[in-house]
Amino acid sequence: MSKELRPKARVAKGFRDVGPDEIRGLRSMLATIQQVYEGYGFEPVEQPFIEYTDALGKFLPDQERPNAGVFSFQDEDGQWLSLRYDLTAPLARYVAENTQGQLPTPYRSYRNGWVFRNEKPGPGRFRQFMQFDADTVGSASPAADAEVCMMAADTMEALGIARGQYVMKVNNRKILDGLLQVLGIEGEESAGRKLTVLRAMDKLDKFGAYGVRLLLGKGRKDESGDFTKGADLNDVQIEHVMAVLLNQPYAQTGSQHAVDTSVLESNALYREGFAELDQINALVTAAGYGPDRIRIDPSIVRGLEYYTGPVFECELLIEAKDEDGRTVRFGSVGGGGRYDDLVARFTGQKVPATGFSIGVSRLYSALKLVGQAKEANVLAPVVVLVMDKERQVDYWRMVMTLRAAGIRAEMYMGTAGMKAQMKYADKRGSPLVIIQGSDEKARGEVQIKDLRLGSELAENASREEYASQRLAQQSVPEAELVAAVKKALA
RNA sequence: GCAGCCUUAGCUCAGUUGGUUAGAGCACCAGAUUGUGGAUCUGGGGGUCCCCCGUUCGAGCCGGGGAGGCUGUACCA
Repeated sequence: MSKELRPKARVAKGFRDVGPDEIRGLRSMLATIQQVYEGYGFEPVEQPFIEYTDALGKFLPDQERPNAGVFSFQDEDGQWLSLRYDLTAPLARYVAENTQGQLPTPYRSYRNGWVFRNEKPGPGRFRQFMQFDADTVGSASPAADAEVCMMAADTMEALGIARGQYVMKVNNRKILDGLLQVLGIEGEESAGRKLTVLRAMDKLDKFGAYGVRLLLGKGRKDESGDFTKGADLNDVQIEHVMAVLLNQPYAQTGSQHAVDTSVLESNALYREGFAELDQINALVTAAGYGPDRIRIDPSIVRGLEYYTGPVFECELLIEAKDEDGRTVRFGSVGGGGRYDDLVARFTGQKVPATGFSIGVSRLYSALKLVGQAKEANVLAPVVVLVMDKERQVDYWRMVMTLRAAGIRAEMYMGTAGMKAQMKYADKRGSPLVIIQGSDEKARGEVQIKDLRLGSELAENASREEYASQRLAQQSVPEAELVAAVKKALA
């Protein structure tokens, strides 16, 4: 093949390969989460990566951009299929498809898996990432919401995040919807403006109160000079929003315009939202979860599409330095909420549901940066060198003997000489190599070389010393191979 | 999507006012050591200077266009 026609070996943009250390660390992390969820009585389920596009919801492919946001393609019969972009929509489909008594009600489900989003990737943001979800489908009780919050808090602590280093923030979409009613932003014709207001509120932690005010009003120019159009609210409307957002008297918000809050209190949705939060708050407080773990926060907005009631967000409060020494704030590592209409999309029958989703990949990199990731250090295998190619069978047997004793072991599989085999073992991180050339064979012995000890000794020894003396290796009778290896590994 | 910055060896980067054969560190390979990895020394392989077009006797360097990356912002179920 000519050089021009050769494909370039490169991973696709927004995707990445994962190596052994991270895989082992992730497994350990997933096992911890799973243990918490099982303890709460949730049941696992596994679902496909691909669903019919219409089952996933709003992303019906249009002619111009069939892949906006989601990866989609057409099946042979012309049906549109998509890679799932979260685990909630597929679960709703699963429940809707199994309503005829197969599943207990309420149905308590947990699952983890890869999800895909066709978006611009960024640092720590990929187009394929893992989520770990837990949901209670079929219960409208605030206890289900409270339980999800408690479980999320327990999970953080089980993963080694100390109390005070994370917080579960809770809000209620009904409060926000009530606010929008009061502002007179209602109905289909105001849908766009509604989103603009909610998005602006969501940016409190990013831009601060002043930035949010700009976004609620005319708009805001960012540091690159790009202008973001605002919601174009008037001053009174802005004060109402800020009152809800900051949840404190106007005097402290720096406002010039005192506004009557009683209009908010008189809104039914607004009151209902707070009543639900009160119930959740009472439940978690009774269970001993204080505001250091679970806290009401009016700035939490979450996804704009399907949440209907309480919404949650789990935030890490830890700060850490990245590789370049810059301070990193992790922010949200999970979120969720109540989605009472999602199953009804399929069945027409309202099925209340609430759930929580952990961004596994993101949480893992956060844990890694703060040194809490358990990169379960599996010992690299013992390597048996092939000194004499005619005696492969003998080396093969040694390897099998070691494996039978529960020791990770392998025979060198290449064709290179001894020196290269040693290099191979070194690069592998092998603790020991087993050497049996003709000399040892004649004596019925094997050499066990301790690579870790050897590199220690080499620190303060000249090349001649360690090469000639071979301090890090011992010769033992072949029959004592297993015992000697075990001793050397201990 | 919009804006700013960036692109030279596998990696991190130097490269003068435009001037001969484009450099360093790390990594890699080999030898010093015919049966011993990691330190050290010696040697070696590696380049479409992102791509195309233009200016020029001459372009890594100047101009135009394009691609890719980074950062911010928008979107984020």
